[in-house]
Amino acid sequence: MRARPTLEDVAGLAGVSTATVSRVLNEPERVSAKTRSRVEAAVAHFDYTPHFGGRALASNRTNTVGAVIPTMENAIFARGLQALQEALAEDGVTLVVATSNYDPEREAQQIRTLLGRGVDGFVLIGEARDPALYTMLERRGVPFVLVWSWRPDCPWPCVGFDNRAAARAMAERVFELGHRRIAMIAGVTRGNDRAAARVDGVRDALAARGLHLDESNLIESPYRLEAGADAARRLLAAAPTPWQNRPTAIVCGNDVLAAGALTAIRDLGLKAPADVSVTGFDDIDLAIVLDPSLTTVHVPHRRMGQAAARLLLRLRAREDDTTNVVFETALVERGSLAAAGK
Amino acid sequence: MRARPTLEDVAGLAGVSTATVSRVLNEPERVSAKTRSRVEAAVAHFDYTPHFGGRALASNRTNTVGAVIPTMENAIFARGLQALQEALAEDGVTLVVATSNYDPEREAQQIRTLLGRGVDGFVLIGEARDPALYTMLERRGVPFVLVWSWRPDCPWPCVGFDNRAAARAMAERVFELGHRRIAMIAGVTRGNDRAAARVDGVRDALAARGLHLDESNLIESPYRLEAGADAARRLLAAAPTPWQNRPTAIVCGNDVLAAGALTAIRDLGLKAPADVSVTGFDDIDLAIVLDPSLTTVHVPHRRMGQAAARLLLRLRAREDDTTNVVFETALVERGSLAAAGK
DNA sequence: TTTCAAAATGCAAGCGCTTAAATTCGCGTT
DNA sequence: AACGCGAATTTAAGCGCTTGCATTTTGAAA
Repeated sequence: MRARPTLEDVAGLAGVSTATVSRVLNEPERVSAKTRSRVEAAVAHFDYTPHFGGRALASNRTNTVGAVIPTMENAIFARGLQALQEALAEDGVTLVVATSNYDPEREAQQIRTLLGRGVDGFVLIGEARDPALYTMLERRGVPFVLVWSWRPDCPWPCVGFDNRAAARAMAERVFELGHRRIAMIAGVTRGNDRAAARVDGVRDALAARGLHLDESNLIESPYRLEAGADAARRLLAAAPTPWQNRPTAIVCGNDVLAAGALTAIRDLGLKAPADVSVTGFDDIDLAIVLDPSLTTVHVPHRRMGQAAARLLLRLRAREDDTTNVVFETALVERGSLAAAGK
Repeated sequence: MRARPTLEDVAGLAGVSTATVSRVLNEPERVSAKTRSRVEAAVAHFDYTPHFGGRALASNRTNTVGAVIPTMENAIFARGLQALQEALAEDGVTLVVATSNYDPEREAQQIRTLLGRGVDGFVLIGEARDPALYTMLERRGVPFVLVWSWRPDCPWPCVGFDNRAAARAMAERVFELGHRRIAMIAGVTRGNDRAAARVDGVRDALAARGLHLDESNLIESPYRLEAGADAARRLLAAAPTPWQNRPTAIVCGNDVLAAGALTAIRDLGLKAPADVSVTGFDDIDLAIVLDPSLTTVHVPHRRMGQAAARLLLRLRAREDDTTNVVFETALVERGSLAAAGK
């Protein structure tokens, strides 16, 4: 019975010691060309792959980093992870992904699970989490980078963008187009600093112009289509006609909510943007296939993923020029936002 | 400086041997209640987590399964993986995901990488791959399950649905609604049995009715929005008016292509479904927010992921009742498909 | 040819855990 | 009180690999 071949098998066939084989695998330049090719032939002969556990035990490194994201079902994370993974793979690092479903407790637990699996690096989404988690990571000496959010003076290594400023800019533009009755469908803000920052940004813009986002005009809902549609229905049902103060614009916490809102508007027999304007956030593919296409905030998800990978690799290598990375966002105007009708 | 605590530290504090601590961790019922609680206290004291490498080396299991999917950016895989991961987690198994970008060579390489990382199980998408890969997996004794495709007499453990039959049913329905000039935008069929099966299914249906899907009416394109839009433009540009034999229906290989096609149709100033009907495949969220909403084939992605997890867990446990699982698909009629105008 | 760094390789001690096999313990019987 | 037996625990041998140090080889200079 063919057991899995070991270093020793390879060494035997090549007529060298296991140390040499190990070196061929890890620091080939330290082995003479002649020996190296002999060893490589033996490796090929056995179709040998090193045993992960043995390697991890002896070197105390796994070349694995863990990412804990809210959910894979949101295109933005899928896209960011894809880029992250590709960039890490170039350095021989494997990515392990776990999901928290937007639940802080579950996130903490996933981090512990991954620690148990020996990951030697983390990518985490956003900043809001139990301080104890941060101290644990630091005590263990496991490097990590926070992605997707950024604010001035963030004390941790992070790669992201200013959610608050971007949301503010969007709300300002909506105001500029003449809208005064502005509602918002936000993501769930508990344990989600990005969602909270987006609400704050909209509030900033409105407050600076003497408007207030009161309770009846702000609904938090999970990032799902039906939830967005529900929220829009509630907003519009509360004041079904323009003269009853129906909102003329709905600012949404992300594109998925906005897509849901557009569907609801259509189902109610209203027209966007003629009756109600809608804006999103993220600029996922979805945005351009909607009808009307969606005015939204473009976020460079792929580049963020790549930058996160680079920063994490530097941290692992204990390099010092590990400054945070902040990305610019861009307001993309499409059909779903128009000037307010009188 | 606090080094990572080891079994020995815990054993020392609890006043037992490392073997006992190991048992408390792995088979608690074999340890007396008294000792067990003492050990558990020591574990808590040190905040001890077992070293993954040590464990993997000694037990030769990693409790990790690997999945190699084409891309995370396709919602169907994201959704299936999410379910897969949740189901595996219940049994303490971690999922590692790698992507191939629809490239068979890259897939093979990713499989080897994961093998190197000691995964003790695989989830692979579809059936089309180098036979050598299958023999390698079998030789190594690593269980695997194929997901997303199913056909009668598939020789490997698989969990999926009959892509060909589903596509056939869709084409039949299109025909039944009076369409005779039917075009198809398919996914890239090289190395993708699902995409190929969908083309075959459409061919089956048309051939049985005396129609033929000739070259000018079949375009293969990557599963991306713009690619779908491009393809639709080409199909419609070739015969821009009804009396020039413009297709009255475009059957698409998946929903993303269909969404792209709808966008192109809109941009060309045509109306779907009045001028051209469009159908998709997968029934992702996107389908219902499109305008017109998309007639498509519903595939139970989440349930497939769960079923794959269950089957793989059984295979790992060397259980024998490991029969394949086939799911039914359902044709979902929405606005994008209508009777052919005369 | 001899000499001697530098380069290449080998030796061997672990890394932290699991698990047969051996030993000790606890306790009901006789 | 001695015995016997199953249950609980310990002993100790690895699992496959890396790596500091020791040893050997190489090849250029003398």
